[in-house]
This record gives sequence, C-alpha cells and structure tokens, in this order.
Amino acid sequence: MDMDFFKAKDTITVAKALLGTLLTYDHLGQQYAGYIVETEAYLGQIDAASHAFRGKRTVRNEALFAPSGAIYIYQMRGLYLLNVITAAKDTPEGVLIRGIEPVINLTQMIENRHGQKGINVTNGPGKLCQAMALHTLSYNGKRFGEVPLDIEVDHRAVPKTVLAASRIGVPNKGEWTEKALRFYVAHNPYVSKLPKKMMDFKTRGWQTDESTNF
DNA sequence: TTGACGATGCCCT
DNA sequence: GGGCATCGTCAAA
Repeated sequence: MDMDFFKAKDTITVAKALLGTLLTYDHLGQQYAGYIVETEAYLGQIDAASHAFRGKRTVRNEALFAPSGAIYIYQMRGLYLLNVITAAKDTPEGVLIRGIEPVINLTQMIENRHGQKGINVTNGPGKLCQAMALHTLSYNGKRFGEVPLDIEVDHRAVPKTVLAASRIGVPNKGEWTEKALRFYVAHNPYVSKLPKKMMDFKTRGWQTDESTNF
C-alpha cells in the first residue's frame, strides 16, 4: 500500500477514498481480494463511539494509536473486525471496513462462510473477515503491505456515487449516533443492510466495468 | 423481505 | 460480571 495515500487527508476523506480500492489477503496458499464498498470513520478521542473515546488506551485498542497505514483488528463475539489507521501516531482515528465485493476466490470465501452465498458472503465487517479467513490479532500495529494483508489503492474501481449515512450499531451516543460517518458505494449489493430495491446487480454502482481495471 | 432477539467470546472494571 | 463498531434465525406480512 502506498503510504502517500494518507497524505493531507483527514479520516473522513480517507474513509471515502478507500471505497473502490482492493483489499487483498494471502493465507494458507489461498489468495483473497475484494473491492471495498462500505466504510465507517471513527474520530478518536472526541468520538463517543470510538474505542479511544476520551483517550482510553488499553491492550485491546493499542493499535489505534499507531501511525496512518497501520492495521487495527479486534474481536467481537468471536468475530474479527478490520480497521485502517488514518492519522498520526498517538492520534487514535481509524476507518472500519464494513463491506467488500468479492473479486478473487469467491469459491473459498463461500466455504469459509460455512456455505452462505451471494451478498451474505461479505456484506458485513465480521462476515468479510471470516470470508477471507482473516482470524488473527497478530497483524495489529503492523502496516498494510508489511504483512500478507494489503490494500491496493492504484488498481481500483471508481464509484459512480458515494453516499453518507449514520453508523450502524452505535446506539445512545447522542450526536455521535446521528452523524453521517458511514460511507458507501450507492446501489452496491454488498453494502450491509441496504434495502433490496436499492441494489443494482448489473453496474453494482461503479462508473465503468471495473473488471477492466484489473 | 424486513425487523426483532438471543447466542456468543473476550476485554475491561 | 458487565458490555459490546455482530450474525443468523425466526416469525409475520
């Protein structure tokens, strides 16, 4: 991953810019990849929904304080959730990857998801990690590309429209519950909790046939 | 096809 | 022992 990607970008800008980039992972001889279609920005100490709200710093969220380009993975109810760190060292801001569109190795992804098919393979933050067999905390604090987990920001699909909405699973946090800090590729079927009638299975919300970029 | 809810593992107090 | 940046199942339309 080219670290210039983060240059002069705040966390919200990074969250939008990540849409359409390619998330890749190599594990046990299997290669996995998918276009990022949904992200959420978490704005550090001031954000009531952030793991680092009011500067909270523990062994679990330590990677949030790493410099931009670092990986932050944590577990919830036995699932793994993947974040991109976006700001300078000791500024605990990041972006949660909430959905990807499978590009490479869909067959193995379905198997990893215990037979779940279609959009259910990768339309959620826990689901996409399970699909790619990403189930380790050992990459925490490492940089994308330094380990078999990477984000390709050059070979990318271009969203026709990017929409913003409130974040999912953030209840009772006042203004931070309402803020539009979730970003997604309009009409892409792999966006979590998108109403079926909004999905476009033909263009999937990309500007052009993104397969030609690959 | 959508919304409600219970299961579930682990970190933190 | 509480709480959680979730998921899959079930029931009703």
